[in-house]
Amino acid sequence: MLVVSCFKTKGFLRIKPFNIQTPLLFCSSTTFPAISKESNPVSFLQPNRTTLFRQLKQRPTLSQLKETHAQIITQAFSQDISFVGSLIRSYTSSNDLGYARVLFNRYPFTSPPTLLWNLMIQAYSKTLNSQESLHLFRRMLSLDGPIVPVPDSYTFTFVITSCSHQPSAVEGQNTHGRVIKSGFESDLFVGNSLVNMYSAFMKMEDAQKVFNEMPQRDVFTWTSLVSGYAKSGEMGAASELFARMPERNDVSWAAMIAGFVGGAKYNEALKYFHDMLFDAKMKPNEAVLVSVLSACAHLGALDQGKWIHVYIDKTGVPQSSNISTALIDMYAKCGRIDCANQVFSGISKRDVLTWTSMISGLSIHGLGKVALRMFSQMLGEGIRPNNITLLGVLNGCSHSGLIDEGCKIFYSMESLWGIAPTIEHYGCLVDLLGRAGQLERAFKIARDMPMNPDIVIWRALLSACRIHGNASLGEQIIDYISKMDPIGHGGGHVLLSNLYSSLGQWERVDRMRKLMSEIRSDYNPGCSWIENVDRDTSEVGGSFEKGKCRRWIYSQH
DNA sequence: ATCAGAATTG
Repeated sequence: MLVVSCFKTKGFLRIKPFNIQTPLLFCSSTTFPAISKESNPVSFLQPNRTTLFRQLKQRPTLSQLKETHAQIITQAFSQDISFVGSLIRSYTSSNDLGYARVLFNRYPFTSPPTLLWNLMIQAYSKTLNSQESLHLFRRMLSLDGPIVPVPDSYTFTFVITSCSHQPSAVEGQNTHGRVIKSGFESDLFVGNSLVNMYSAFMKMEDAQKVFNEMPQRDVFTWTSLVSGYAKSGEMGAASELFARMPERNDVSWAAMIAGFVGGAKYNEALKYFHDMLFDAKMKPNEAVLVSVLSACAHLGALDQGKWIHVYIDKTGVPQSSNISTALIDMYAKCGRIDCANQVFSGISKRDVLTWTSMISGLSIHGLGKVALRMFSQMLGEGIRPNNITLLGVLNGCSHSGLIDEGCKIFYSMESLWGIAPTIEHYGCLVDLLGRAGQLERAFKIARDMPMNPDIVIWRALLSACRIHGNASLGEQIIDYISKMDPIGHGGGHVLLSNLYSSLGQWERVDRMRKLMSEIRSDYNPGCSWIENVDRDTSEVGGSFEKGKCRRWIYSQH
């Protein structure tokens, strides 16, 4: 039996369920929202079964849904199984898992049918808490009694999606076994989620095997496989598949372009973007644009970046936070901090990402003081920094010699924002102190920090030694490195070699080069990209037609 | 009711 209190205030009907120990549909002290004639004109007076069902079917907003829920309780329909099901469905589609879960747990008389298990499992698979989705699935399997819910192809599709969000592939592999036992192997959706799951873990032999054995495939199947190869850096395999795909859409293109960017094949990324534009039916989506802007940023390809900016404005792509972030980053890395700032100023609602890209941009331009000012402005607007924001700020301090400020931020980041320094933050600190000439202190920090120093740290330290002409500390550091890990660290030896040569001690350079070849270091010769700006063809808003593209000079030194 | 994609530091 249900108890609810109804009372009228200022013309509104308020309904509040009481908390009693009988198996309530709803056991919560929440006050339901007021029901007004305006917000619910039809059902205000006498809602019956049919009108209540109609209200639930019409994709209500969360507050409308709660009103309807309150009415169901007052009409004593709350033990009605079909109402419970509809309510759960509505709450999951409104992404209110709390209410949905309460209803699900208190499902009256029997265990919920498969459909409701599926809805709950699917809802959790979309959240960060996808573990819960697997818990539910395990509970579903462990039930026994006369009527038990049986997993169907929907269940497996959602469970496998949750598996692809787990830290390891074991859950996914187990579920795959269960799929085979239950005979859902040949289902298109189950197959697609399996290909996607194996691709997410970059287990491409397995993904390919599932793909090969599927009786039918669609764009999702192909795109999932392509993006798996792209993520694994196997762009040869990816482009081969991409060429063979019977049908492509914007996500397929995005997978290819992002794959090239991830593998530092920026020119290839731009080439695919060009091909995509050539296909009149294809419209680059946000993911494509963000990836291509990143490619421009890495190449220093300002003109192409500008072209994409104009394209975004002209074609009315909604200027999202991601797009703004990518534009700011592109302009900053291409040396146009003024344009970056222009984009930043034009944003109506700034978030951590846009702030971070602006601050980092200022930092790499040596504008540490401005970066710091922006940082405090950001804090003033109540936006919490993340670890990358702090990296940007620390980087700005080290490039502008703001030692006290940098140290202060480093040593208070954990207490102020709950962000524990990672090895990258330590790298900034060592760099900061090293550049400032506090070499001993920097070395001590590298030695005593909670994690093993990596090559980036040693490089910062050794180049600081070089700048400040302190070869003996450099040697001391190298000794320390070789004691810790005698094999590897090729980069460190190269740096020591540079350190010596800058000091004119050539006999030692010789010794170091020998040592380097002995330890077979994975050192790659430095290289740089220089954009060959051809003014005739690079006007903003120009096209990417053949022959009009940039040429590149590749120089090695 | 169903499955695919992106960015921020050196």
